[in-house]
Amino acid sequence: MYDLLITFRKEIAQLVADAAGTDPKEVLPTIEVSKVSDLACKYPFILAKQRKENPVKISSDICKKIKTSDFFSKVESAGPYINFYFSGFAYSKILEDIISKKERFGAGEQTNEKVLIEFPSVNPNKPWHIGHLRNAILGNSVARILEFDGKTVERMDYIDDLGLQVAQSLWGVMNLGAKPEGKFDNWLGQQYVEVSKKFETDSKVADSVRNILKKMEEGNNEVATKGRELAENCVRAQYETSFNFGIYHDVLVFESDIMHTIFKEGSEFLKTTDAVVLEKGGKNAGCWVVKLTEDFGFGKLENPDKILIRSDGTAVYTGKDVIFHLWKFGKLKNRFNYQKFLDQPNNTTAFMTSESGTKMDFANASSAINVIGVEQKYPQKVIVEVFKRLGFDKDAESLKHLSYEHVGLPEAKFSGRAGTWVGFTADALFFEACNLVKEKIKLDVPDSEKEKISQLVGSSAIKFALLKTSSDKKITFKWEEALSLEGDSGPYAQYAYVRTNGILGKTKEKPEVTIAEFNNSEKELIKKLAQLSVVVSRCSKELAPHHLSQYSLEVAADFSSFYANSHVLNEEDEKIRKSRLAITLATAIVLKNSLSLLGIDCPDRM
RNA sequence: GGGCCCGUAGCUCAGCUUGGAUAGAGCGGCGCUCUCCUAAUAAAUAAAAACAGGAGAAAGGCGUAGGCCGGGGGUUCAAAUCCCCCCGGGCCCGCCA
Repeated sequence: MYDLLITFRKEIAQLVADAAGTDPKEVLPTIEVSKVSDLACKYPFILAKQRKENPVKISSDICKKIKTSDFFSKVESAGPYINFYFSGFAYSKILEDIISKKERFGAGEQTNEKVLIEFPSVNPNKPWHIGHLRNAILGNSVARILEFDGKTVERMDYIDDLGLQVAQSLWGVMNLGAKPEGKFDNWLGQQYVEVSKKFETDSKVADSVRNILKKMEEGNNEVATKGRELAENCVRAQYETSFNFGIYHDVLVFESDIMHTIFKEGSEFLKTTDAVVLEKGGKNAGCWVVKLTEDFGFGKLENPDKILIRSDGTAVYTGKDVIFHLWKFGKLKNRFNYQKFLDQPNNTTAFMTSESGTKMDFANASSAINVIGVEQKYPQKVIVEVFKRLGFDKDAESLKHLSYEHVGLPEAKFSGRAGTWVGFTADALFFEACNLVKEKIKLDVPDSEKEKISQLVGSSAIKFALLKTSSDKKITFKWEEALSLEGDSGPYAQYAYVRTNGILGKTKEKPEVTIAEFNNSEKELIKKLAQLSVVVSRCSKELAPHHLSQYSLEVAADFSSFYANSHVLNEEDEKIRKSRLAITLATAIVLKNSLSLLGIDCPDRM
C-alpha cells in the first residue's frame, strides 16, 4: 500500500542524489527516522569511503546544493549527517492519510500467500496455565499481524488426543470415581495430577494406563471413543478460556485423525525417499532414521541418527509431525473429514477433523508457523531438515518455528503433572484481573457494562504483559506485574485511546487539518503516528509483536504529552481547534489499529 | 562432548536484523504540577487562604538522580550492535510427547 513515509524517503533520495550527482537508489537505504530531526540521511558516510574525503565536508557540500521541497521546511548539515525537517504541509498530509485510511492505515498490500499458524496445541486434559496463555496470545497476535500485512491466515490447533496424558486422565475418570464439578478442564487436570502420582509409583496403574493408550491408538473401540470424547470436552472448556481472551481458531486437527487418515500414506511415502533410511544393524536396527550431520545446525549430536519410525512400524512424535507437515503443505493425497466443533463468539465456526463429515479446504499452505516452546527447537529443526532432503526446499524455508520462552514462577516451573498450575490457571488470572479493574472503574454505568469494560481492560493487562517483551525472554510470573494498569501496560494504552474518544465524542465539530504550523508536541506525535506501517512490516517479518507493544506505548505517551501541552476543545482559534481534533482522531485510529494487532480491543470509555 | 537462547539503570525490559549523533522506556526513589462548581451559616462589600462535598480530560503531565551495555580480545574512521574467546543463567541432542 502506498505509504507516505516511503514517499518522503524517495523524495530525499532524489534530492540528495541530485545534489551529489549520484544514483537515488544508493541513497535510499541510508535514510532513517531520526531522534535529532525528522528524517536523517547518512549517505555522506558512504560517499566519504568511495571518494576518500571527509564526510562532514561532503554533508555540508550536499546541503548547499540541495533543492527545496514541499515536504521539508528545513534541510541542514549536522556533522556527517543531513537532517530533514518536515514542513507543515508534510505533517498535514500525514494526518489526512491516516484519517482517510482509517482501520486500514498501516496495513500491508494484499498478497495471495496463505499462512497456516498452529497454536497453542495444549494437551486436552488440563486447563490452560499462564505458559499456555503466552503461546495462545502470541499466536493470536502474530496471526492478526500477518493478516493486516496482507496474508491469508488460517488458525490451526493441534489436539493430541492420543497421548499418554489423555490416557492417564481417562484412567482417572474411569477409576478414581470422582464426579466432574466446576469447569471441566480444571477438574480433569486435577484427575491427571492424581493419576500421575499413582502412575509413577504403582506399576499396576501404569500397565492399566498403557493398555488404555494402546486401545486408543487402535481405534474402533469403546475406550477410543471415550478418549476422543474426553479430549473434545476438555478442549471445549479450554476454549471458554480462549474466548475470554478473544482468541479464535479455524480448525482443530486431532492426532487420532492424523493416525487414521494420513499416517499410512505419509510413512510409506517417507520410506520410498532417500531422506529416511532403514537401519540394518546397530542399536537402531529396524528403525527408519534421518542421518543428521554436523552441518544440520546442531553441531555434534550425541545421537546423530534421529529415529522417525520405530522398528515396530509406529512413529515417534517427530515422525508423526513430519507427516503432519507433509499434509500442511499439500504433499499428501488423503484428505480429512471435518465437522463443526463449535460456534465462536466472533461469529465464526471452528471446525475439527473427524472420522466422518465433509471435505473442506484447510491447509495447502504456502507457509506455516508453529508456535511452540523453545525446548522443541531440535525436533522442529528436524522437520525442516527432512523437508530439505525431500527436495521441498521452498516449503522448508517457509516453515517457521516461532519459539518462545517459558513463563515460570519465582520459585518453580509450571508443570501439568505436578499440579503447580493450580492457582495460576489462565482462568484465575483473568478473574483476578477483571476484579482489580472493576474496583478501579469510576464510571457511573450499569453493572453489565462495568463487567464488559473490566473484562476488556483486565484481559488487555494480561495480554500486554505477555506481549511486551521479546518471545525469547523468560518471564517470571508476578501478579502485580501481570496485572499492572500503569506504565508499560495495556490499560495505559487503552486509556490514551479512551481519552481521544472522549474528546471526539464531546464535540460535533468535524476534525479537519486547516493549519500549516504545528507545535513541538504536535510534531512529535504526528511523526510517531506516521510510523505504524514500518512497525507492522517489521513485526510481520520477524514474527515479533513486541515491537508493536513498544510502539503503542510510545504513541500513548506522545499523545498524553501533546494533550497536556495543547488543549483541544478549549482552544479558541477555530483552525487550530479543528486541526487538533484531526490529530486526536488520527491518534485514535493508530492506537486502535496497533492495539488490535496485539489482540487488544479498545473500550469507548473506562 | 556439542549446539541454541538470555546477560543493557536498584528491578522489569526496548534497542542488536541493516555498526553511526547524547544508549531509550516503565516500575521504584527524590521533587514539582490542575481547572471548575457548591447549599446553609457568617459577612457592609471585595479579595485571598484554609476546610468539606462534588465535577472534569489526573489510570495524566513535568523535572531529577541512577549505566565500565557480563568480562576480555579483534575488525572498523566508528561497536550495545559484527567476529573470536571466557564467565554466569536457562534449554536441547530418547525406539518419550
